[in-house]
Amino acid sequence: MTTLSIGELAERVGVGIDTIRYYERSGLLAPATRLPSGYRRYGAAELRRLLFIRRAKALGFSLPEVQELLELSSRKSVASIKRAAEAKLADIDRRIDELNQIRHGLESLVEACPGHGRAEACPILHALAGEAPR
Amino acid sequence: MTTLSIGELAERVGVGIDTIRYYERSGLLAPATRLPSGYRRYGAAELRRLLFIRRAKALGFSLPEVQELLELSSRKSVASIKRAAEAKLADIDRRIDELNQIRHGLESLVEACPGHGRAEACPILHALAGEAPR
DNA sequence: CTTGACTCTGGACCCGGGTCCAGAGTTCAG
DNA sequence: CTGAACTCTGGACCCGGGTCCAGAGTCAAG
Repeated sequence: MTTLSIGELAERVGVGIDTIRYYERSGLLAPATRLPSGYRRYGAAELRRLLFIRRAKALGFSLPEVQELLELSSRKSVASIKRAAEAKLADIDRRIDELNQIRHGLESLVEACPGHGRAEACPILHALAGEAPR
Repeated sequence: MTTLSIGELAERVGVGIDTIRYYERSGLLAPATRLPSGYRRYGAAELRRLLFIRRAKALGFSLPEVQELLELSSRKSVASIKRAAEAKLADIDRRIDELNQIRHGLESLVEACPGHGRAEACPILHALAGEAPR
C-alpha cells in the first residue's frame, strides 16, 4: 500500500488526526485526494510535507512562518530561506539571553540565602515586592 | 498623591487597564483598596508587585509561574523558599538547554547554507524535508 | 454478512493571556 | 456648573493551535 489513510499518516508522523484536518483547513496542507467514499488518501509527498511542518514547528516556527517557509521553498529562493532561518536564530538567541538574565538574578538570590533563620534574612523574599494575595 | 488610579498605574507600568483588572481577577494582584466610589487606588507596594509581574512575564514566565514566584514570600520556612527558588532555577536551566539545542541545529544549517543558488543546494530545505545530510 | 474500527462533516470547546464593549456612575479642570 | 475624561461591572470576543463531539457513512477481518 503506497497510500495512507489519515489515521495511518497521523500515526507515522506522531500527530492527531484532527491536527491533519486542521492543517488542511488552514492551508498548510493541500486538500487531500479522496477515495470515492470521501476518505482522504495520502502519498509520500504529503508524508514528507507533514514531517517538514512538524520539524519546522519543533525548531520554533509558528504555523504562519512554516507556511512562509513552504512557499519560499517552492520558489527556490535560497537566499530568503537563509534569511528566515537567520531571523529565527536571532529570535532564539534573544530568548536565551533573557532567560540567562533571570537565571543569574535568581542564582545570586539563591546563593545569598542562608536557607535557614528568620524570613527577614532571606534575600529572595526581599526581592519580591508587595504582599501575596490571599 | 501617593496613591494611583488604575489608569495612572497602568500608564506607569506600561500595561492596559484591563490587564490590571484581569490580574486581579486571576489572583496575581490582591483585590485593590477602593474609594467610597468604588474606584481602585494603588500604592507603592502594588506598583512594585505589578512591575515584578511584568518583568517576570517579559522573561518568559507564564502567569501561573509568576504566581508561584510571588507565593514564595508567603512560605513559612526559609528553607522551603530556597528550595522553591532552586527548583525554579533548574526549570530555567532546562528551558535554556532546550533552546540551545534548537539553536545549535538551526545554526549549523544556516552556516552550511551558501545563501544562493538552486534550492537543491540549501541544507535548510534538505533538513526540513527530512533528507539525510550528505 | 456482521461487527468493530475507521472516517466523514460542521461546529463547539479548550487554554492562555488578554482586549473590548455598553451603559452607568465619578472626578476634575475651567 | 458643566463637559470631558475617567472608572465601574459583567460579559463577549480575539488569537493560536489545536481537540472533541455527534451522527452518519465506510472498510475489512472473520
